Amino acid sequence: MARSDEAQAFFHAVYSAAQQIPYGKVTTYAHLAYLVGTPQRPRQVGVCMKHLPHDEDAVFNSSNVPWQRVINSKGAVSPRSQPSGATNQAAALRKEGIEVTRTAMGEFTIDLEVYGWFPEELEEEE
DNA sequence: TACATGACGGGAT
DNA sequence: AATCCCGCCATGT
Repeated sequence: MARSDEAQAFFHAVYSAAQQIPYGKVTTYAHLAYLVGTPQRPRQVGVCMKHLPHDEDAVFNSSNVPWQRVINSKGAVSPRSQPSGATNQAAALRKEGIEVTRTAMGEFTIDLEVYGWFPEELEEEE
């Protein structure tokens, strides 16, 4: 495979963790990094989401991984996703009942005190 | 192969 | 309180 096995495992871990974010809740790139055991690489979590396949046949794809529930530490939707991607993400979150506020700078923010999901560890998969 | 970039974060300034 | 700066490392050029 193109990517190293280590990277492959990292991607898998991140996607699996993301799938555990409950409907109507959100978490941060940093927390996912923490959950998969690499708290110093939140940036790589972003890379994982960026490369999330749209291919329905892939084990992990944009349909079965709730990537929209992953936002940055400031409680805002990452503005660097795709052009207008942030708007779509905000809409998807509102659809889940999450209150998304639009700031003057065109950023979409969420109250992590209310909608944040920050478990200490992942639940066992069977 | 080498260098730049980036769905980020936290400490320093 | 707002910015800057650096670490991290898979990808893109």
